[in-house]
Amino acid sequence: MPKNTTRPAKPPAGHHFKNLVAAPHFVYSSPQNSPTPPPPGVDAAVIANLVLTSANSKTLTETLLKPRRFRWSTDLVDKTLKRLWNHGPKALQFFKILDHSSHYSHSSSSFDLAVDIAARLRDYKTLWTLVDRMRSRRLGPNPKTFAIILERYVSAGKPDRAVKIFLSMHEQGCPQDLICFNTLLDILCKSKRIEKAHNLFKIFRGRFRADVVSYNILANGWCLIRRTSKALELLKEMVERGLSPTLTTYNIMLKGYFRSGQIREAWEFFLEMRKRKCELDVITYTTIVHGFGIAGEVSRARRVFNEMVEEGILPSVATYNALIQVLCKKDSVESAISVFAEMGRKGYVPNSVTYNLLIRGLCHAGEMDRAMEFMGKMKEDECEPNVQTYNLLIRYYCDAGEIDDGLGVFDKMNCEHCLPNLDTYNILITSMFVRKKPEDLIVAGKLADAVVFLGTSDCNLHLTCILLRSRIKG
DNA sequence: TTAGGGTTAG
Repeated sequence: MPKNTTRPAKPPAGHHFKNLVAAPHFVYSSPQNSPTPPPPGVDAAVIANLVLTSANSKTLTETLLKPRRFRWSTDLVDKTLKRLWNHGPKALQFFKILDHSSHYSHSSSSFDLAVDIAARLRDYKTLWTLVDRMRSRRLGPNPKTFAIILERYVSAGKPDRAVKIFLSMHEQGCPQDLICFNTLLDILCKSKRIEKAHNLFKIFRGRFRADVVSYNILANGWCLIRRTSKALELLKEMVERGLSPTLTTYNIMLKGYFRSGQIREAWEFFLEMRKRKCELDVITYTTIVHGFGIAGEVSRARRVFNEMVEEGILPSVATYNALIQVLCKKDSVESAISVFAEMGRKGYVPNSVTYNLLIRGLCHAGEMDRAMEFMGKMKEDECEPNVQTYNLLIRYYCDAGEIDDGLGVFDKMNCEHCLPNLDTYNILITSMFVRKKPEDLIVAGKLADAVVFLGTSDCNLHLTCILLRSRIKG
């Protein structure tokens, strides 16, 4: 069996994951006999559903372009595209249908989303066709479009191609500047290609007038691969060139020390920051609380958490999340829940990260019923369970052999209009293979069909599906 | 959407 190695699908560049999952639960009934058009706020979920369930392109075109049926706007199109994120081919089909409509013209943000989707599918022909279309309509491509393209090429394992595209940007009507250069460095660093980024930096730092942001990006890159000494070396060079470190620079180093397990160095660095009267901020403290906690020093983490308030710096939801994660991992889920309660008393609104941390903590403690209860509570705080919430519950149920409960969560997910991703299918299909009940294979087969429908590029999962189908046929 | 903090388990 292929290992369960898929990661949650990357959200559209620059958009927070939570935007992808909001799922109002109203079902839109087709107004066949109704003379009035649907309300202007007709939900993207409804349209996404129509796109997903349409039999073919012709009927979908007719439905979408029916006069006065939908009031198309950039917002509605963008929301629909984000909803169809894990259904790339369908999303592009939707985009193309509207693109050919004479009553509606896409805006550049929708083009950027379509470019992102095509790039994620590694459908480079469509990608560049879209870019051409953008250009002919004078909507771009802009620096953001290129940032998306570069990021996708790098994550597809084509960093050299990305560099070439960057160097040819000006020929495509989008001149490079320092910001674009820094963006490329950051993309390379975030994909752990620090050497490549550093070499590029050395070649072009004069031409683009590299600044403290460029240095911070590279220092963070070295820290990401736990090479704090390389980061320090770079920062020394920065100072020699007359650039002053910023608070971001210090926070990067601090995180770097914790990441590489240099707890003592981290603490000394922090003391030094204080001694030099650096204006510490909430990020500094969140880094320390999380760093100490993950290193197992929970009481120190708590002490710093209390100290920050005395220093006049209020914790953020992220600080609470750091503490909650630490307590779940290194103390007990009960103490995490009491911090969660304290958070509420102080007027903080927990977000989906908070909930997912607690739900995971409860699952880990074997308290599946309470975990499900917590998921129910999310709506009270206006944060819908997202694909990660569902996936983690499904994973814990399946790992415990409770596949039927896992499938129950999967059904719930569908009812709430939260689209499953590759991870979801991977977890379910894999666990059904483990149980090997004949009736499971039927369900797994249906799931496999759904994966094929997704048009995924995940080879492992594809292989699983092919295997499944052949076993069911045999 | 130019840089720094908070979600897996193995």
